[in-house]
Amino acid sequence: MGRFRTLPQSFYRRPAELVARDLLGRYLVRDLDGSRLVLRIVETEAYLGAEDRASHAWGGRRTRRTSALFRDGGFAYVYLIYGMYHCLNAVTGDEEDGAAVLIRAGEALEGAALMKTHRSLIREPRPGDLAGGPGKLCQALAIDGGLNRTPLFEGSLRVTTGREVADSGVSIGPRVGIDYAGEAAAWPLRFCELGNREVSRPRP
DNA sequence: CGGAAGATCCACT
DNA sequence: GTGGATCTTCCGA
Repeated sequence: MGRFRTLPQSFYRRPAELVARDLLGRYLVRDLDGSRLVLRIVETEAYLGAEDRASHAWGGRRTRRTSALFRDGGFAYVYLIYGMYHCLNAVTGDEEDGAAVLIRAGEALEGAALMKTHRSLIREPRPGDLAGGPGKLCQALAIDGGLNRTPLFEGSLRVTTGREVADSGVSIGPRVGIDYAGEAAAWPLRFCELGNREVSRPRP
């Protein structure tokens, strides 16, 4: 893994849709006590901020939960959903933008056995079981609210260069689970690696 | 202040 | 395909 370099904060200080596209194929590295977990990112979604009805920052909403969204790019926004699961975002752009990229799915490159333990899987995982969804991905990497507001360009959770995806291998479509968002529900802000078995449902 | 819905997942039918 | 788990936030009374 020595040839992979941690992406600098400047990587994130761009529009969310560019960062979302550019995160495909990058490696999400999680250092725990004595072990390292690595997921290759295969699915992301961009959330644009105040003008995006699907975003937690819609209309400039700012609560205790969403305050991390309004930092400058490069930090993690981790929130609890349905009272049960966590979702990992990379904040993008500049301070006050409220924009971010949701990391929705990855394929395990290192530490799959430990990820399986974190996921409490009984059976041998089928494609998509280990980290094929935002909640599963956080469980697999032991990500919870303790990592909210932490940097992704240094520290125990970070993103590195990886095996990137050519434009011909990218599928772009509407985001998942935001039917309530009016016109924004149709915006093409979900990015997947075409044909990858770890991409979550609905598969493009 | 109560109810509902949510960037989800799992077990069960 | 359906419903339950369980917490934050929003909205109407």
